[in-house]
Amino acid sequence: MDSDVDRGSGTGRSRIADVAALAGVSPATVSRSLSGQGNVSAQTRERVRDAARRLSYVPSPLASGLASGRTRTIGVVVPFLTRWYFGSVVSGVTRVMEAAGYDVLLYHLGSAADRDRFFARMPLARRVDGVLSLCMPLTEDHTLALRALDIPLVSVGSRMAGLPSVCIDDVAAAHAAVNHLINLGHENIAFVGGIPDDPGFGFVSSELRLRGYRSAMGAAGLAPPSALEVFGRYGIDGGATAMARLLSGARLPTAVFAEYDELAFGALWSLRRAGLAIPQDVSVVGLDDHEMAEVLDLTTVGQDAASQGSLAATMLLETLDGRSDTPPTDIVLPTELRVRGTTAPPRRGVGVVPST
Amino acid sequence: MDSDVDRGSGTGRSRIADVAALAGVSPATVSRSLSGQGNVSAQTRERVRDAARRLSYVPSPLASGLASGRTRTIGVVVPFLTRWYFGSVVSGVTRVMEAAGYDVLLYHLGSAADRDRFFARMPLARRVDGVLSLCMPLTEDHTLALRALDIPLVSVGSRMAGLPSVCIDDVAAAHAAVNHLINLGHENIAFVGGIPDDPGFGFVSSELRLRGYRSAMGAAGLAPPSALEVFGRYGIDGGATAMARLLSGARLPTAVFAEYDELAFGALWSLRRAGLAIPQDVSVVGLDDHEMAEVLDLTTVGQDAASQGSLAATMLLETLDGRSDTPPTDIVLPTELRVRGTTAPPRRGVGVVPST
DNA sequence: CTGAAAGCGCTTACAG
DNA sequence: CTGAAAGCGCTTACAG
Repeated sequence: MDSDVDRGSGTGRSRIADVAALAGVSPATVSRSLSGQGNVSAQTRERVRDAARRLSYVPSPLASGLASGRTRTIGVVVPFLTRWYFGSVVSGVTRVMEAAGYDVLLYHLGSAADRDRFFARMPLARRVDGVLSLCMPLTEDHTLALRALDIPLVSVGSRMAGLPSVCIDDVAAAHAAVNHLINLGHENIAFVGGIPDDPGFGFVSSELRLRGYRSAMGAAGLAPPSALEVFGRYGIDGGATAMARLLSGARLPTAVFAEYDELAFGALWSLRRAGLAIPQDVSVVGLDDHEMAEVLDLTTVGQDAASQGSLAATMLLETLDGRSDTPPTDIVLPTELRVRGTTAPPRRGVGVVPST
Repeated sequence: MDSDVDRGSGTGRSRIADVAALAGVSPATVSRSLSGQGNVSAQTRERVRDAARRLSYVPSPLASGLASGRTRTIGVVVPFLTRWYFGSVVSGVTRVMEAAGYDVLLYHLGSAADRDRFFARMPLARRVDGVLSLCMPLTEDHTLALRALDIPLVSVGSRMAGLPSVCIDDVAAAHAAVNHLINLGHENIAFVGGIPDDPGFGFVSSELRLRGYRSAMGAAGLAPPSALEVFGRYGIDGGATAMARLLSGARLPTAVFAEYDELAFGALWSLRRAGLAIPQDVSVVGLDDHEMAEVLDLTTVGQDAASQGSLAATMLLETLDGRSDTPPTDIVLPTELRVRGTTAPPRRGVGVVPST
């Protein structure tokens, strides 16, 4: 903290008039000196800054936002906070925003009910300069409402019509995962996906990854019976549940592609509980390269979530600062297959019979 | 979204005067009708609400905050976002705050530099009605600066002098973990802890858990050589690194207590890479009951992080709404040992010799 | 129950 | 380069 002034008198309790008085100038000059906007003689500025420091003056963000029309705050809307992807993205976002002196308002809408309440109240209106929407499953009405805010919007993790975005190519990532299995010689490949608790709260990326799975299978001439597409709730337990369903089926697949790593973790768990050997009995591949993937030796297709967050934040800032000469773009970040220990060629001969 | 009015004209673009005009009342009456404060005839109120709905009027949070002195916003300060504990706490916090109609400002200060910049700028001043500090490693000056804000403060995850808090008893939790190992017959028990990248950015809970380890060992007459206390960075990789150090030591412990689960995950990884069997060669116990703990079959001492968040949020709200008849308290949530597959009695006879 | 007025604490044309 | 003044959009005593 600062040296020896204003101890105990309270940070942020003095107003611009106090600083003006102490520095012997007008409030207008204080404002200009502190913001760096407008011409102020170097000498005056120093005097003002000194006074401000003495009084631990911090301009009221509310007042300056109201007067200037810029809040220097952005809103981030997320469906989850405890999933790896979202935590990492938000982490990347805050890092960039804090460095730029922006505050971030976090809206955590984990269900359709939360989301609808949010849109009814619209706490974003006149409160933020821009919005980052992380994979939020939005209806057309929601999107319209967001647009009606008339402030810059960036979508991360999924594309939204007419909006700049930063994401990965989900279809291609799924292809990479499934092709890896196909190249190893697998034919009987299952898909483990996440489904929402609420109808209408499903992620676009889930759809795309499912589509990628199907098309990779199709391209290899392996039309999967739909019994091989199983779903569980988002999160680790959902992967376990979905895998359990597969284990209770007539014929166990030799390989599994989980839409994202946390589902794969759950799947691994179910497989181990069932006494199956990985990858000998069943291969498993995920998507994310979650920090636990290496610990569990999971083969996966990696994406860089934190970079998605910081890139999206940077795009938003550029638009806000008006230094965006480039038109809104869609940035597609690369993904990369990381082969680890949970995938191997299928066993020759007879298929495995589930032990449960 | 709402029915059929104001499509396209933009949410939040109308001001209180517009609503007043449409309803044929004064702005003051609009304010009273919408806020529910002050006496307004039921009839008038309905008319105003109708007008507001038609115009999709949402009061400017900045203006009303400035005028009323209440921002209906709280600040949450966290050192990490991608660690299980913090994600879970923040999740609990947002759930409560959103239900109460409060917004949450997220400050993610992952390093001493971030933290110092934050305190220099003090973006919290006049911007929030209250603050939740999650385990932030704060110096006395920081604490004073926070106090100088003169708004309600709640600490979660660690106690701060004179502040209400909600946490667990870290010493007791560590005792439970270590005593479990001792009761199994272990004597040669190591401690795996996390250390900060920056000096002065270490967590209080880490200290307490280390203290708990030492006192449990001491109480059992097992004074551990300090070579058995090893540290790595926060996170999974840090646990792996710390465990590797143990593996390169002269004598391998028969059991390991990791200060929290993510470190334990890393430790498990190192052990497996070294070809050691768990729990036969080495037992491992963590602290948290992280959602991955079950997947990895990790014995651990569980805590409920989300509840810590929602409880702290509730405490803060009660203070803010002035309905706190109870003086500031320290809530201590229970922890519970969950015995799973990574702990067992030590092997009889000769100690294991590391294979690396 | 309702309105006119002052005020919250800034910023920014507008003059000079 | 600097200041006086208006205004941002609300809320809340104060009257009536």
